[in-house]
Amino acid sequence: MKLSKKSDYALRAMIYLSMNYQKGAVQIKEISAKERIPQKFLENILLTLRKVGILNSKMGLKGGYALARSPDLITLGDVIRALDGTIAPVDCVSQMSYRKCSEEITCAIRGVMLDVRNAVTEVLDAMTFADMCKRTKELIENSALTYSI
Amino acid sequence: MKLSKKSDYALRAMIYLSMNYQKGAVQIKEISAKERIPQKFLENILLTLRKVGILNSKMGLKGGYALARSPDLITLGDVIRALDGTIAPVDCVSQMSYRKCSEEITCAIRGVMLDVRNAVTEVLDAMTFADMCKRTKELIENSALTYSI
DNA sequence: ACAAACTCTATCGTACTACTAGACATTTAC
DNA sequence: GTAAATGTCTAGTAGTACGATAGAGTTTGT
Repeated sequence: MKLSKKSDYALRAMIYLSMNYQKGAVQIKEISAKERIPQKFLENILLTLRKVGILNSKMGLKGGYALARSPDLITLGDVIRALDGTIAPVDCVSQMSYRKCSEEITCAIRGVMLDVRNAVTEVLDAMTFADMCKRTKELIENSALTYSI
Repeated sequence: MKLSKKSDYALRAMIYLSMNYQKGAVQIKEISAKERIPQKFLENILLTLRKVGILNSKMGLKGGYALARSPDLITLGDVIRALDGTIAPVDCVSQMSYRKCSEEITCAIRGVMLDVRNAVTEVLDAMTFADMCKRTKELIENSALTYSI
């Protein structure tokens, strides 16, 4: 039931990009330094997010990454699914990678896991990066610390 | 976000033991055969559940395992925590294995993951093995198949 | 005594996770 | 048009966790 480091980093990077949404392309190096994420690892993550259409990139000098759409149109669920593949606790209740389990008809566990998946996705698919920005800003104000996720 | 095979097997074994609650000790061999769980693997699982007080065991001839208390007093959460150690998606929101994350004060991700953990535990801690028995029996009646999870 | 059961420790192979290396392609600035 | 700064891509690697197994020990009923 654990969030992978990959998804964790992805969420942090996405929040960073959301906080800088109007500033145009942001370089990997900057995100990597500010969020303390291994740069090469982050490259792969951002590349994945670009391939699924969550990010846009610009190559060459002055290049970088930016959100492909407004932060209020991207949810945490979108990002986690892109990286971890699925959110469901067992494949037989997964939308992403559904696989019939052998005794589906009489499997009471399936029913509960369906409830779990729905509970989780309700949280993650309702939470946008616009929300995350708002929360982050509130946290900064309340703690009076400089911004560093 | 995946339920481990270990927990999956544990849940199946626990349902089996719950369905046979009044029959006294049930042998590993029987559970292993009926639920198609590798016997040696199941041994470890049941041993763990005994150590945390969910199961009682009886050694020697005519020995076996039985629930340590009534099925309506054991939840799925109890079992999953015993085996997977924690339910929380990140350690900084875990009751079981809490670890402060470096930027706790300004970490908006933490807030969401707390919501996720609460959503999951609400489902798993509310669901008892008495409920699971009821559900299983309903599923059997509706499908008119012999009982095999 | 002996067989049938649980107990315990150790191990093993595989897959996955977290991360790194390095060559390549593209763009801007001069 | 060349150099420098960026993203792109394909491999790879070390460590760890997961799923499963082995085997020797302990307890109990008959």
